[in-house]
Amino acid sequence: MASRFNPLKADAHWQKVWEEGGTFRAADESGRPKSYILEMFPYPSGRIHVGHGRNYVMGDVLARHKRMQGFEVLHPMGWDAFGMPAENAAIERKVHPGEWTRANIATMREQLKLLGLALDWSREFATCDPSYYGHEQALFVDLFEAGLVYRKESEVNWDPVDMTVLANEQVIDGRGWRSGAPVERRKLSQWFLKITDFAEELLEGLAGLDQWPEKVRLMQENWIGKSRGMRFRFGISGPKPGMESFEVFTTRPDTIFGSSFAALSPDHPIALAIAKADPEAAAFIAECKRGGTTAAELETAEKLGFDTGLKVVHPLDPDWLLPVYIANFVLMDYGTGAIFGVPGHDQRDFEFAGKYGLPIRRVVAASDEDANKPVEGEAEPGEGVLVNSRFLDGMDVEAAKAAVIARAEAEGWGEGTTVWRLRDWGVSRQRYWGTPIPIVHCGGCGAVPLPKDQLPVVLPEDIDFETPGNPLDRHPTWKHVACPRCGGEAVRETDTLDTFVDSSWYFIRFASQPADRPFDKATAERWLPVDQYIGGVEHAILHLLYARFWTRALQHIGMLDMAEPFQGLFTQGMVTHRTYQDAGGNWLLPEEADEAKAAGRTVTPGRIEKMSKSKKNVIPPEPIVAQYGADALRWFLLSDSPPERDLQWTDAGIEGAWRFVQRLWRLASADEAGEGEHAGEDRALDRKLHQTIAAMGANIEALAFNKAVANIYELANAIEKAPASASRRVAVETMLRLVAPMAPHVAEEAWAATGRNGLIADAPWPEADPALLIEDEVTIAIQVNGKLRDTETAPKGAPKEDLEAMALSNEAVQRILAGAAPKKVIVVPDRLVNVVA
RNA sequence: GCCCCUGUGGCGGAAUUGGUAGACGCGCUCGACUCAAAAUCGAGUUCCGCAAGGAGUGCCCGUUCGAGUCGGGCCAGGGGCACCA
Repeated sequence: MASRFNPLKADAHWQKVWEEGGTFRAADESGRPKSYILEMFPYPSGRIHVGHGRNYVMGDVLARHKRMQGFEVLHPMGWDAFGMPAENAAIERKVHPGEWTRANIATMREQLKLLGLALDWSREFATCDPSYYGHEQALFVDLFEAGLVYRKESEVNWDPVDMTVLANEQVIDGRGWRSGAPVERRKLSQWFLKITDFAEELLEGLAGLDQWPEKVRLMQENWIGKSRGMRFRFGISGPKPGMESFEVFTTRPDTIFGSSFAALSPDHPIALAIAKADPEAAAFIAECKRGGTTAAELETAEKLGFDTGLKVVHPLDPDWLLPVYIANFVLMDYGTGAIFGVPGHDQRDFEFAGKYGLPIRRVVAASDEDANKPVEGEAEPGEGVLVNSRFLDGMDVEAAKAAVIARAEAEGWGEGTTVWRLRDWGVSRQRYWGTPIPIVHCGGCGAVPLPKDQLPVVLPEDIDFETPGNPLDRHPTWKHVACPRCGGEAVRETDTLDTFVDSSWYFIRFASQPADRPFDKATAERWLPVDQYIGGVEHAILHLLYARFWTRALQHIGMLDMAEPFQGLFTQGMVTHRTYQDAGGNWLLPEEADEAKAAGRTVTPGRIEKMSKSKKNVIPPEPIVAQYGADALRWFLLSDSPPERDLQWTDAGIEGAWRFVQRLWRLASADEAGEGEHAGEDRALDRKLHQTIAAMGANIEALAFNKAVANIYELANAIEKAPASASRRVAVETMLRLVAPMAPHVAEEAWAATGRNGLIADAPWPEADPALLIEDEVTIAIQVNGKLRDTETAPKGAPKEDLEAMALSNEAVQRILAGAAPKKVIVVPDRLVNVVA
């Protein structure tokens, strides 16, 4: 056995052995229990760095561990390959988005392979393959036919120079990022998926996701945003603007007697009707639309209103008329687009009332005595008892809400209702590099979904990015087709699907990929749900919610018999690295920083930040693997930081990992060399070994890889200190199996070099012997008044009286007691004795 | 503004139901080996103190025989949502 482990040779060798042996191929049919381990598939942006690696290595440890435990493991990899960066590259570098994407995939695949991941590469696909997106189109058609897809007008950010729709992040200070032209809001007819049909289910389903981080469930809950309240009609008194009444929504029906105005959104149909006849109103509405929508602007934005002159009748008092305003803070797409204003108990209404001199009435107070105290300074949105509210007086807020709803329902002017913050999912993108929406627009038949035998609708290759606008729309022939229904002249939908659609079902396609349909139900159900899903917390809301919705939608149409796709979810931390900047604020590579320093120029060590190309602080895997080997890289990515927190990349860290890989090798070598006798028991080492087996298993299951690493270090320390024995030999062999999921190359190499048969990847995971988990001696803490004074050893399970006697005869205890009798003695068996003086 | 999370040595971080705070790693110090270095091995490493001892888990208060852990009130850092009625 060589004296040093040579990763350069070993990594490539074992990777080849695994690949050629199909070691990590997942068999659909096997008698073993299944385990589906998945990391969020990458977007092929160019090259991976070690930050991506951390994510995949974590999943890899789980996959290898499960495999050794006898599970049939599905651990696939693919590419989330549609998206804007490819189009940007096409425009900037004049390469086809597909070409750019496929080149990136090839690079990144090779980079990933350097890590020695236990992946089933036979299931690899990219979402830009027609053999993937064609099935997605079929699913879209199915959802369309089930009534879960519809079209409506929706506003987009429009760049008038580039003639293109911009995503929110492409709008910088109200201007298009590329053209610099002021962005306009334009209404386009777009496709939506009815995620709101599932709002209640998606919310309730969260409760069952007990293997998800609490934080993510909370974020989704807030995003879905369920509010209970009441909807009711305001009748318009006097001249009508074409309508007799309008509806408002409130979560505080209890404050109905505190109302002093009603307000409409600038987009409300009545507001628009008024604007037609009234230029002043029209000007006000235009003014509202001009304002920015950034957080900072909204925070400082003044509450503005326009008095329409209309009056509405208070539903509980026909003689009570309220003025109707158009107000800039009322949103059209939440509730009903109209509100009733209660200045005393809502901050926005309070500000509005102050500005327009409207009455501020108190209807909730801390107690009856405060009924006539004015509401001052700010609104009081909290709890209390109802005052100045006729039949509600004296009730608490909840009772009053119920009473008002009951009355409204009895009298027929309103009803209790629930509204959601969640909006339907707009999936139309006016872009080339995405899944074409499989719809044809026919003058006679309207929007017609394509029959499945006309799928896939394949993206044309001969496209032109020189002219502004959507290349699909401008393609000379692509969009012209015969209507599938009437055969007449028709045009294709030229919008493509949001890339979140692509990632909403890829995990199903990994599990089952027949050529003629999206997936086979039975095969997919054999693998699903994903047992452990790993990815960044930035996907906590959108991707995970959309995938949950998509799965439920497939269940709804009978294609899949399950509601939740991801049983366990883990959100891992990022890998961070120091940044450097020169005097001009330009980011420098670490080596550039060294050069600049040597040349006497100013270099500012910047913050430690997430690895990103623009900050020039990425660490690619190649040089690390070349210098230290895949296992050292894997080991470092797993040690030190808890996996959910950020990990700082340091040279010292990777070197430490490298040293440990070598140490493992030395331990295995020493064992093989047969230094001394391989005979005799070492009970202490046996116990340490079995405690480590138990702890490691629990820690890997809990994804506490940093603790599992610590377990291994402790065991290695114990083995090094132990004299040769049969126990020691077993401990070394077992340790190799325990590290195999984390450092598989050195484990295989040592396994083979010490004459063991087969692959360690196929070896069974060790089992802890319960009898060896128990110590026969324990250390008892001797405390006086809760303060540690001494420790003593005692046999495990020693009776309380013995421990008490031992403590009382302890020198330190006697010195402190100084002859006085203790007030009390508390004995915790096998742990401590606390003498209360 | 609302909701949530985190705070432990020089650093990353460990600590079952409240029960010996600082496991393990990094770094550092001293020593062995070496002509020397690297590698490796050994000892030490929360702070103050020669020691005995004392203090100590962001701060203050409380519950308890006993609090990093539980309760109340602050402070700091981070995250999510945000004119959502």
